Amino acid sequence: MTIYDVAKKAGVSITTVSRVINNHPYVREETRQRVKALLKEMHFIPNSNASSLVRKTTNTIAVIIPDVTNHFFTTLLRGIEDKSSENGLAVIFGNTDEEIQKEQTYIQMFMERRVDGLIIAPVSPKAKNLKSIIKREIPMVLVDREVPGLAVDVVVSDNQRSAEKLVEHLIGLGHSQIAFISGPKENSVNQQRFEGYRAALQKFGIPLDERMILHGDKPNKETGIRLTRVLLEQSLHPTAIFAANNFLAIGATTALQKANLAVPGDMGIVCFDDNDSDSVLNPFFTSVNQPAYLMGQMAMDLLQRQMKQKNIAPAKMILECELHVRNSVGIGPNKVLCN
Amino acid sequence: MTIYDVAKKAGVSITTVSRVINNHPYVREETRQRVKALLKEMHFIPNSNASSLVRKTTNTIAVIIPDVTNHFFTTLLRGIEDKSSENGLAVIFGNTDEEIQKEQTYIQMFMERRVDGLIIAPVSPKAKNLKSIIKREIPMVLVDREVPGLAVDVVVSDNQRSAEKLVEHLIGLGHSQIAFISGPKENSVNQQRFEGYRAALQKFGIPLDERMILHGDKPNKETGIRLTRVLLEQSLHPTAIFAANNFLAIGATTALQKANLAVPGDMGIVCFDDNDSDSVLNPFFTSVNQPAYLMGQMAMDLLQRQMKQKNIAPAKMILECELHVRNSVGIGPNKVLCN
DNA sequence: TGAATATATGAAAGGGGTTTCATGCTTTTT
DNA sequence: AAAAAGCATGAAACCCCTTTCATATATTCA
Repeated sequence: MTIYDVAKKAGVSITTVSRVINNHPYVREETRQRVKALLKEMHFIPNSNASSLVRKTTNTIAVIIPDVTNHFFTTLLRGIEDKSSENGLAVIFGNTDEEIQKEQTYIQMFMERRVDGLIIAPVSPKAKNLKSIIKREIPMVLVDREVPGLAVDVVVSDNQRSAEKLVEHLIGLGHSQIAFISGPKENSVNQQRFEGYRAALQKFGIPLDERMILHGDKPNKETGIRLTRVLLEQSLHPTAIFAANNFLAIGATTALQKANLAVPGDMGIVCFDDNDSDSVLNPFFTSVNQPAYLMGQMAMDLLQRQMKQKNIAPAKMILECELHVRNSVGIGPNKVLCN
Repeated sequence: MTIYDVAKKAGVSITTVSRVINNHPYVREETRQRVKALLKEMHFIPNSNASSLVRKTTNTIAVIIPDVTNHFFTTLLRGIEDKSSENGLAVIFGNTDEEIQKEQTYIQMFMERRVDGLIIAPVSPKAKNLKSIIKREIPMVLVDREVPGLAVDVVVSDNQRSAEKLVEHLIGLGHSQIAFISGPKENSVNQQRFEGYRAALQKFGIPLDERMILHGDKPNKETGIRLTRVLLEQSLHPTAIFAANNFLAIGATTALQKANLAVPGDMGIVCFDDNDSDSVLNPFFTSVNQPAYLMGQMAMDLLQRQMKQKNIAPAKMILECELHVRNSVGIGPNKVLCN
C-alpha cells in the first residue's frame, strides 16, 4: 500500500497524491476530495522512513537519561514528551545507568536513526561521547548536568545556591558538624552541590572537615548505605548529613536505623529531590526540589530553537529550586533557644 | 557522507561497502580492512531510514502507556527497554493520559514510522484504536489491561486473585464493612479487582453493599479524594477501604485525614502497587504488588516472538502479585482476639 | 585437466516517498 | 486581444541504502 497504488486507483500521478497528503495548494478541489477519499478508503498510512530520507528530518528526538525509573528523570522526560507531542515529534529514549558505554551505544543508535535532536543528561563531563554530535551539528541540549567548555545549550537547576540553602537551614537549626555524601566528584551536579555546602559552612565560619565529605559512584540507596557506614565508623560526630539526592538520603536513613540511630533524633538529614508527588503519601526529608517537569519543557524549547535555526549562541538556563522543610531534621547542639 | 563517498574513496562499488558494513562474508579480507578503515576515518554513520526502507524493518518498537510518571508503568517501561536494548532495538513511547484521542494519535504516528511492534496498555477495552494494528499484522502485545475478544498477546497480573487476597486479609483482621474504590468500571483491571473483592466477601458471607462501591474516571489522587468524600457523606460505616491502586489510596488517606479520621486507627486501607522501591523510605500501605519489571520483560519476549514468526496463537501471561502487609490496616470490629 | 564450485566484485533495480522542472490550461493584466 | 501570471498536473530525478543477478577469478573435485 503505497502512494503508487493510490495514484493508480485515483487515475492521477503520485505527485498529486503526495500533494494531497501534504496539503499542497496546487491541487484542484475535486481531485483533492477524490484522492482524500481513496486515501481513507484504502487505509493508506504514509511511510515516514521514505519521506525522512528525502526531507532529511525525522520528526523524532532522542532522550538519554540515567534511568527512567528515577522520579526526577521520569518527570523531566514527561516535560519533554508533552512538548514534543504538541509539536508532532516522537520521542525515543535510552537508559545509561551512568555507564559511558551504554551512552555511546545509544548515541550511535540515535544518530543512525537521524533524530532531529538529542536531550542528554551526560554520564561524564568528559565530552568524548558528545563530540560526534556536535561535529555533525545535530541539535542537542544537556539537562541536569553540564560539560564544562562545551558550547551547547544547557538546562540545570541552581545546584550551588540550593545546596547552600539546605546547609544554611541545618546551621540555622544548630548543626555544625555536617557531613556531605554524594555521587561521583566529577559530576557537575555533585560539584556544585558541594560548592554550596562549602560556601554555607564558610559563611558561618565552620571549618571543612575532609573526613566528612564522601563520594560514591552511582548515587543510589546502596551507595547511601555504604557511605553512611563509612561515616559512622570514623568516630566523628556529625549531627546532620547532607545527601546529594533522595536515594542517598534513603540509604543514609536505612544505615542509621540499622545502627540504631534515629532520624531526626540522633541525626538530621537533608537532600535534593524528595519531591512531593501524588505517588508518595508523606515525603519525609527536608529537601530542595528541582523543577524537573519545567526543566524538560525548557530543554525541549531550546532544542526546537536549534532545530529551527542553526548556529545560534548556546543558552544556559539555571532554574530555581524550592526548599521544603519537613521532618528529617531536629534541633542541633548549637541552637540557642530564645524563649 | 554516504556509502557512495566511501566507495569512491576506497575505489570499490557501493555494494562492497554495504557488504563490509553488514559483515557479509564475500569480501576479500584486504578489501574489508581497507573499507573498514575508511568508514572509521570518515566517521561514516549509516542512515537507518534508508535501510529500513528496503529491509522493511526499523528495529524500533513503540510503547504506549498512560503516564511515564507513574511508577508502575515506568518500571514496566524499564523492563521493556532493557530487553530491547539487549537486542539492538530502540524504543519510542507515548503517554495517553487515559485519553483515547491521544492513543489514536500515537498509534498513527508509530505506524507511520513503521515500528516493528507495539506494546500497549490500552485506554479502552473497546478495541477500536487497535483494529488497524491487527489488520496490518503488526506485532502487538497488551500489557496491564485486556481487551476481551481480541486475539492478541497479553501480559497481566492476577488481579482477581490478588484483590481477593487483599480483601481476605482485611476480613481476617476483623473488617466486614469494606468499601471499594477504583477507576473506570470498563477497565479490565478494575473489573477483575472488583471481582476479587466480591469473591472474597462472598466467601465469608458478607453481603455486597452497592453504596460502598465507587468508580471514578482517572485512578489518581484527586479521584481518591473525591470518592472517599462521597463515601464519608453517605453515613455508611465502612471500617476499611480497598483502593484499586496506590494513587487512589493516597487520595483516600488524604481525604480521611482532612476529615479527622486516622489511618489505620479509624479506617484501614489496602491497595495495589504501593511498591517497595529505592525511592520511597517507608512504604505505608498494606498492598499487593505487581511485578512491573517482569511484566515489561515478558511483554518484550512475546513481542519478539511475534516479530520472529507471524501467525502464532496469542498467549496470555498472568503473573502473580505479592502481598505486603504493612501499617495501613488495624484490627477491625469483628476480630475475635484469642489470647 | 576439465568441470563444478566457491569466492569476490559491481551494475542495476528497487524501496516509498518529495521535489524540480516542464507543460498545458485558465485567469488576470494592460 | 496579446502578454503575463497563476493554477493543475505529471515525468523524472533523487534520497541512501539493500539485494539480485551477472561476471570474473580462484579453488576444489573427479
